[in-house]
Amino acid sequence: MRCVKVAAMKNDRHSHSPATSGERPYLQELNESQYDAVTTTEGPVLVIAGAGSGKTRTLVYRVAHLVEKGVPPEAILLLTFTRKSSQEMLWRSGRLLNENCNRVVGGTFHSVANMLLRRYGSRIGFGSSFTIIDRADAEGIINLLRSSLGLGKKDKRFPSKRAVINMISGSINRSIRLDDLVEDQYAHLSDHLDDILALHKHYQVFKYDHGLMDYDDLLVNWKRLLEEAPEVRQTISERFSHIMVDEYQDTNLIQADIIRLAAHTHDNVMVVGDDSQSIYSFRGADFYNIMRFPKVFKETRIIKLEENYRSTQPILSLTNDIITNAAEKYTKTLFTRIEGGLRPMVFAGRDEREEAAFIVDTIRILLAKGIELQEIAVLFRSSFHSYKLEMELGSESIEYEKRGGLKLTESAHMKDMIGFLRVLVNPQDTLSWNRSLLQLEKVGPATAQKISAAIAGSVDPLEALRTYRPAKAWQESFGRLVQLYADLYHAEPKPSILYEIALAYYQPLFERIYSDDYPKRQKDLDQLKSIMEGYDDLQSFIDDTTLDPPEEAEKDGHRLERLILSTIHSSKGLEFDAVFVIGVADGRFPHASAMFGEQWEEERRLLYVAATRARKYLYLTYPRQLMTPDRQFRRVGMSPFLSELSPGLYERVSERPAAEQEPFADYADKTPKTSKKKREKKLEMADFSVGCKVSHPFFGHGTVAKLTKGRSLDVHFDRHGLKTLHLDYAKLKID
DNA sequence: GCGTATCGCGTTTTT
DNA sequence: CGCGATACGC
Repeated sequence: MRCVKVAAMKNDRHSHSPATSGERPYLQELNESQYDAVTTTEGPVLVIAGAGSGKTRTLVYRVAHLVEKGVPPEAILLLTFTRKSSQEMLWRSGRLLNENCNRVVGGTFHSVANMLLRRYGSRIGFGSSFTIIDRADAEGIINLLRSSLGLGKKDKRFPSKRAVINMISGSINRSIRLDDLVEDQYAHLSDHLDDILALHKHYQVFKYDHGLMDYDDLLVNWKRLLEEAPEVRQTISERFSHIMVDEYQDTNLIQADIIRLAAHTHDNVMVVGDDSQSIYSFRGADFYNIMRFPKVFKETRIIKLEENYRSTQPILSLTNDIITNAAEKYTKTLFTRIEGGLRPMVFAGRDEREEAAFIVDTIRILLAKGIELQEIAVLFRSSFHSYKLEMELGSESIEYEKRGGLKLTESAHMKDMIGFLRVLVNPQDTLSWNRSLLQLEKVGPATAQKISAAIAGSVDPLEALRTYRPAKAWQESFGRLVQLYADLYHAEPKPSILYEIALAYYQPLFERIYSDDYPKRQKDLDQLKSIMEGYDDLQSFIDDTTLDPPEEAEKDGHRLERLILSTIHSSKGLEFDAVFVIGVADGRFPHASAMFGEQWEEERRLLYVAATRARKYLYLTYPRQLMTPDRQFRRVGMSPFLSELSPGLYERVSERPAAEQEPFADYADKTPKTSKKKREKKLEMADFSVGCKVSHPFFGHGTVAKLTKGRSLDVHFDRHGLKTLHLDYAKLKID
């Protein structure tokens, strides 16, 4: 058994030359299965890895190991679910032993597709000047087409633009015909089938005419490139001698085909995945890819990672129970050696407010226990489920960072700014022309479309713009716009310079358009500026912001001390000391429309993913009543996924925590105290006086301003201002 | 016909 | 919050 403790390994590092065949000592940190995966350098490997089983570590070590064994770093292709995770992995590989690891090609399927298509796209008839569009752009096009084709006017039953995009995307990702998909999955919309098909056709033509490519096109064209250009297929396959794919259960058929084609000369493919964590089927992800893998690649080596290094046993018992109820599964029971720990808690609030209050109270207790704020996460099914909590956090001045939902670059003001620059790279980009025209006063959709059509139809867009005859009402502002583009076209094409020019023009419009809240949005523009300063090349800036939208700013590489609020989908692959899963109510989780079969099972896996993010503390909460659309309150029970769990696996909490009763005492603490942990002296009002310096686990340092009656006191905190605190609640210390 | 202001409603999940 | 529907004014 190869399970040497890390500490022991460190001591051994210099003392003895490894008896085991001159291996690098770092390999001894791995367990037997991980070791197998890391050291298998040739041939297809399938790693079935449970939650928290050291999957990332295995990938990181394997990259380092391959480089160590002489594989050129640029011949390794590491495909991950998000760009961030690949960067993180390569960085860690480099740290491990070999700095060359940063030359490994890493990224998402989409970013690699983009790179290859820019380089080889001409072989299948693509110029290199395409613009990548995100989902908001795609919806915009559908909207445009829907009105210009006059489809579904005033028909409330006509599918929304989002639904249309989802259908189109779904048919591509599942490699089935659109009409079959509508018939199977959207039977209630079959009346509109012809219109949907027409929208689809025009959408494809529109993109082609305007040099636009959506996320699906990137994959489809990458596959085409490999299939239709044999010499490119050969080149790519030889260039990447080793391919690794993370989160393989989230790949769709197209991606599986891409892997097979790209590896055809060597079959050196390692994929890592967990069928229990498959939560992206709406995007065409198909966990049968995992089961198919050994059939596609003969002589696949299958390795299972079943030891969990993340969670305590009580948490693991609960999560195992969640997934045991799955109708279809590939048996894999995780175990851990982490001892002790609390049973997960289930709390039912009277309403969403009380649910939020419970979370805030509990967070304070966790902070007092020494858990750091950024190690706590609140997870939910849909991004609007956290609205009430966000309000509560705001009034309690707990800082948070929200993930999931709208991306920074999907907000209107960011799209405006980026739009000015997008047309420089791709003058056919009607969407962006439209945006800048709509910003003008007295110009609406109809006029904007007329002008942008004239631009797109011409050879010289700038000339077309200049010669367009504006109406008197908006002549002046139009003139300024023309001047802006003239300046942009003639300026040095450096992102930071272009930004300054565009902002100088945009700022006054910006303040008028968002007159109610522009100071908030201004911060985003500032952030955009600092991002652009990191680029020399406009094209790659635009590609990157579309493929990998920037999140909120990080400070000096340190994670900020902020609570994480996240959709469960966006929390994938992360872990936290404490996790709250909120809104685990009937009708909310599972999502109301997921009533049958595989969809129901996917919702269950979603809860599994959420719960397995927790290391030490897990709370599942739900409100007992929810607001219905007609302003009525409806009583709801707990999610069926909760009620089917064995009640012994969790503890029910019925009241909000108060400091006197200690409902949060560790089980370990209840056993006779062997630890010499000093119990802190409980402070009384008499211990405080006005002007005395105190500190608080969250608010930091401050000065007592006033002692009020009861057990409250006002404290002026250096960083958070004046707060009224209750002595029993706030874990105050005297400095 | 076109642009603009305003109100009220509903919100899956995303590379 | 973003979007659609609606009404009003040019």
